Amino acid sequence: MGPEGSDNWHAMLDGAAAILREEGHAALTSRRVAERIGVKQRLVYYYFRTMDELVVSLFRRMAERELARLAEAAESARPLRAIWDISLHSTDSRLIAEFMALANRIDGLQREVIRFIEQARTLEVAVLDRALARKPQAGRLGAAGLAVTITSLALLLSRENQLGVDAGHAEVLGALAAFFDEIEPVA
Amino acid sequence: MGPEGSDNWHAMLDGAAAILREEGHAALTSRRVAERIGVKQRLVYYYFRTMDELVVSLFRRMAERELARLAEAAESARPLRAIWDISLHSTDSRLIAEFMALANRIDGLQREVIRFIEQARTLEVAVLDRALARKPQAGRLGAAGLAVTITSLALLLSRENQLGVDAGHAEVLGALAAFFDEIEPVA
DNA sequence: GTCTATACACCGATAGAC
DNA sequence: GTCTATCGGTGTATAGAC
Repeated sequence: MGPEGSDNWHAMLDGAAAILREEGHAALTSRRVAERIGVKQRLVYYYFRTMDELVVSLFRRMAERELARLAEAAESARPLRAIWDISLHSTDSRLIAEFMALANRIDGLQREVIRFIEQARTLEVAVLDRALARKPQAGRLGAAGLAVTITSLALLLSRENQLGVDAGHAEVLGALAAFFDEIEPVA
Repeated sequence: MGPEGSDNWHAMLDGAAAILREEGHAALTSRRVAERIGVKQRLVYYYFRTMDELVVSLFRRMAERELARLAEAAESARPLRAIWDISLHSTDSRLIAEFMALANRIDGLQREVIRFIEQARTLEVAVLDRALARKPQAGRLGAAGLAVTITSLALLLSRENQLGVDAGHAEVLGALAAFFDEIEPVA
């Protein structure tokens, strides 16, 4: 329908993201999106066939941006630290929670989520492989296992951090800093 | 209002849990809950003041059951493995996703979630402390950090497993098995 | 405790004018 | 491309009878 990538298209996704973050997806309606960006409700259906489609488009746009950020981080001087920082800080964990819940019932979204996880994982494994080749570790985990572990820690730490829980966090952050110092020396 | 713990009260929470699991919280309405257990909509508001309150009650009941299971596991012959099994299998990750999203906008639920995380964490740290006292580890992490890491892995593995993603999972499971063998020998 | 009936608001989606 | 207007449906929550 409406031109993907146009100003209104982006504005609608921006509005939708803000609503999702601030009020949750029960409030993500065509009327609210329209009101938020100053157009009439009908126009939302000119740019998106259904509200589900809008949600999928929003996730896809976010995923593309996140993957671009990760790819850039992978080329930086200290890729592991850069990827860790992105994983820990870039995406609001409120939004992640909303998308995970929505993925349970929107098929197209579930496919996009799977795609994103796999692409991010592949990228992280590649970075870890290169790092391990330079500085072999005595640990039990290889690149794939480390990628899973680091991702899972980033998700849990940011979610709990937002909730106000921090038991054990300092210890984990300390261990990760030590690990990064070993495998990716600053000097 | 209605008697907490009565048959209808439990039946309503059972129905709500099933709806949440199968269709997501957009479908969690008083009408559907009533229909599912064969009563009229009005009755739901006899047992719960609002739908938000029903959701909070549902989470609290689940959390209490889960904590009881964890406490029992902590007293078993191999508490670490028992807790790991529970963390990985007991709660449907669809439900977790729904509750996390709902916690973003229901204050009472957010408080219950925080309470649950802290209690579970405390219990796990106690178990890990005892295990580490018997079999000190050379690793970087103490009991608190290990509890965070193990919890985060259980959450991510079960969620991705449900999505159909398994990159790196086998490696993590292998490393955990080795860790359990060391710190909590079978023989 | 359980019901019928209902007030009132909001939703997704579409018809069709300009 | 953007609008007015509207249909049909569903939601929360309450009034009040039995």
